[in-house]
Amino acid sequence: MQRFSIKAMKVGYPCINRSMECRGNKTFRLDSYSEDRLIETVQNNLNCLEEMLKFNIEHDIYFFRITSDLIPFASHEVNDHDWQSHFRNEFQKIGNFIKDNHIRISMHPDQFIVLNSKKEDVVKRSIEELRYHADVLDLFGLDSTAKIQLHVGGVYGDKDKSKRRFVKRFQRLDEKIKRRLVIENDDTSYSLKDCLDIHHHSGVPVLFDNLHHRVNSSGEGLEKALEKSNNTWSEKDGIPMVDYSSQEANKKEGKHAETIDKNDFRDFIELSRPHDFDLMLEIKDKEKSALKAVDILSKDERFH
DNA sequence: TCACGTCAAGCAGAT
DNA sequence: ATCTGCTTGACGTGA
Repeated sequence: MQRFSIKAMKVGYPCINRSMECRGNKTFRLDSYSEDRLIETVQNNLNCLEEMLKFNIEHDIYFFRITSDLIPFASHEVNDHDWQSHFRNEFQKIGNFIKDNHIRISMHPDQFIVLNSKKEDVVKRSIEELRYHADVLDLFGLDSTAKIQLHVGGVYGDKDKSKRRFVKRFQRLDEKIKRRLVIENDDTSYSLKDCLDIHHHSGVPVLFDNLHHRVNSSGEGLEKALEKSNNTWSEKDGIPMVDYSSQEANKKEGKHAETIDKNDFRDFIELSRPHDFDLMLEIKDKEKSALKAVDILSKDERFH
């Protein structure tokens, strides 16, 4: 499973391509919900997703995070449209493109999804939203190496108890969600060590985020952190995923860079060897930095 | 065409 | 108490 060439590393960016005209994350207000509006918007989002994936292949970008806005109001009660059947062919076509080109896919449900919440209705809605994410990846026909990355959630003044609540809720999830879920260390509450504890009790893989680790560290150096997080991924989970960003200069700790810092990136790659992973760049200018990263990896002597 | 108030959803930390 | 950030501002009304 280990790949020995840096050239095999897949690099990606999240959700939006700012160089392109189309927007694959279009949505609308709940007040203006209609079935026609939904169908029109989903069609637009799928078309644009396909265009972005084609752009990526042309530029050697083989990792992509699909927006949670792909299907607006997907898990909301207002949406009773059978979009799964309606767009079956489009999903299949894009899914085949993803598989034919060996593109790695992730999704990242947003902040409202809190599996360890103390409120039953928040948990219920969170699970519905996770089901939607799993549905999308299933409709594309992707295997369990396509992941849904989630933060652990709230602390509520008692982290140990809240960790145990996460484990319990995770264990009760449907297999179709469980096989795709991974947890990411965050910048305020759950450090890498916290995530590794949760892995120990649940088996959920840990996705390492370097910038969050800098801001909310549990003490491991980069190499140790990568070794530990990588070990939580099994064969069926595929190559581990890692989120990378550098700190924006003169801004609050943890603020994502506007554009890639080439030296920081080179250092990160050099220090990260020999650990193998696919790398998501959480950098504001998205595809522009991804292009620079691909360029650095293909040209820099140190990485060959 | 543009300004600007508001948007399904949670939580923590800053102000 | 209220605002801001989070992976990403952008929808939509009124002038």
